[in-house]
Amino acid sequence: MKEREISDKEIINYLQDTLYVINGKWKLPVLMAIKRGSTRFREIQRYVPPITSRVLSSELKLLEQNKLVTRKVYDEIPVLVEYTLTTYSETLFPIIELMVYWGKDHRKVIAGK
Amino acid sequence: MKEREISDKEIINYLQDTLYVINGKWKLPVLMAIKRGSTRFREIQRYVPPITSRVLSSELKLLEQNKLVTRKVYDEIPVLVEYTLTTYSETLFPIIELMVYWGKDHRKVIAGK
DNA sequence: CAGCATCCCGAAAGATACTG
DNA sequence: CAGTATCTTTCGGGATGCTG
Repeated sequence: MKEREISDKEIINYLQDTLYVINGKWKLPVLMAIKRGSTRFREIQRYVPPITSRVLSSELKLLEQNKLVTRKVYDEIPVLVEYTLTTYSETLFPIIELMVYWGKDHRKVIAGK
Repeated sequence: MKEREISDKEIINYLQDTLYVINGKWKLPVLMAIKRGSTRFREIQRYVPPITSRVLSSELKLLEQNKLVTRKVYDEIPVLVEYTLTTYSETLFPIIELMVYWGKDHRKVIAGK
């Protein structure tokens, strides 16, 4: 069965929706940090320097709202909080990985001008 | 021959480099506009509403600096300017296309919460 | 440890008007 | 047509200190 064509307007809208979700310097690096094994707040903060706690906190909330990250609180003392990726977030990683490689190559392109 | 592993730090750096190039609401939509056939300044502006001429102008300059767009001036009256994609920009479109489709699906994910 | 509260700033982006 | 000039507003993000 054939998909309906996507119109110009829709393309722009979908693209901007995605850009809105990932916008800023931090959201994708934070996702990457979690993927690479940093589940605790301070771990993530160390992985993605020099993000401040205030900014990290707000980024994590937005990622949660977009169903990319799950926040789990363990009621211990001191309190233990774990951030994990949702399975849905896996749909984003092909894009992120392409971006990593693109950034790697782009550095050469701009340097060798 | 095996590629050297990319370290955590490098991943973050490359990723942030890419994010820096495409940052903001407009650069990728502008590239898409050109790809879809809008080569003139006003055409692009109409394709990507509601971008102001001031913003579009600065975005195009940044895209030029990153070798993604070429600006060509034809010395006619009135002056004719054409923006075209560089071949290098083709390396970015796999990412952009994934983002379009991701945005399309994401809308459903968030709506159906 | 995992944040929140405040204060603050520069850059991104919008509004409007104007030029070669 | 293809922008530039000015002015203003918004907002992402930094600095610092504090709390359960």
